[in-house]
Amino acid sequence: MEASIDDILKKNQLSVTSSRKKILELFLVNNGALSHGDIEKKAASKFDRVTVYRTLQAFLEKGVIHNIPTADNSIRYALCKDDCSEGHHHDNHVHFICNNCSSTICLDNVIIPSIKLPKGYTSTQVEVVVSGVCKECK
Amino acid sequence: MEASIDDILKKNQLSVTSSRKKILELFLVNNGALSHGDIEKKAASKFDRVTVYRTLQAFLEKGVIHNIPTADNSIRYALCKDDCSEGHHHDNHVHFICNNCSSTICLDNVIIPSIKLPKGYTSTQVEVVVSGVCKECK
DNA sequence: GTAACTGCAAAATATTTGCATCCTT
DNA sequence: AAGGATGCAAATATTTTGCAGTTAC
Repeated sequence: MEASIDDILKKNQLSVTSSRKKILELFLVNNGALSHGDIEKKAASKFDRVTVYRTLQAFLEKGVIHNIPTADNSIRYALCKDDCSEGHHHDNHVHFICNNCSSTICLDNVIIPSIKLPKGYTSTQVEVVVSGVCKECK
Repeated sequence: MEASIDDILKKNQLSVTSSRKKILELFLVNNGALSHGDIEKKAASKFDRVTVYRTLQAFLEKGVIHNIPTADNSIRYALCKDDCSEGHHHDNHVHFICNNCSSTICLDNVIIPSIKLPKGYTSTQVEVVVSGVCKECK
């Protein structure tokens, strides 16, 4: 595990620092989406608030994480799959938000059906956010 | 038009005040989604910043507007259709964000196909955000 | 007249930037 | 050693809250 964290960072041309390792680890362990606030809570006073901002920013730019649209105002980030790289993301994501435990999960193997748009519209990306109850809370 | 604005407010048990009328009018005129910032700009110094917050809050609660998930961090609001009322919204919305003019449009007559979720997940709501090029910008 | 809405001031939060120092390569 | 990353301080921006005055019903 330790090794793979370093690998992910290196593969994305990010220098391996302890904050980046810790934050990346949080994403791997939680296997879901985290908001800025979640990270601050879970990493509890280990880093400066600013470092979290900058680290998330760097991860976003390098395509290590992507952000998830949510209906409430929270901004959440989740790990990208391997075939995401800088400026070249999955076009289709399904995200699931549990109304009970409010965890956000990426369902990468759910197929997004194509959406029939009105005449004149062209789609380049479809984001789907499903809310409901996850299998843990059922 | 004037009359219908008043009607919408009354129908939703909101007292008719000039700020509410103005802000509601902005939504009707723009026929799309607005962010808090958009409203401040368009209403240019007509109201207090705080009034905009509180008005949007009231509209949200009464179901006059709903908010739209966006991948970037902006929070956008759009008018609800008639059959949205307090605590009782459309379950399915398709929202379209134009990558060119960045306007956000509600496509209420586009059908959302059902999403096949993994075992154990139950869905209560599906939000779809399509980005691409709208018919104006084509 | 009463309850609700507004504006102003101020507090609480959240985000960004500059700079000196420290760590990675 | 050089460039990038971090932490601290401070500047901005955003959102919330309290309260007195005003407006809608």
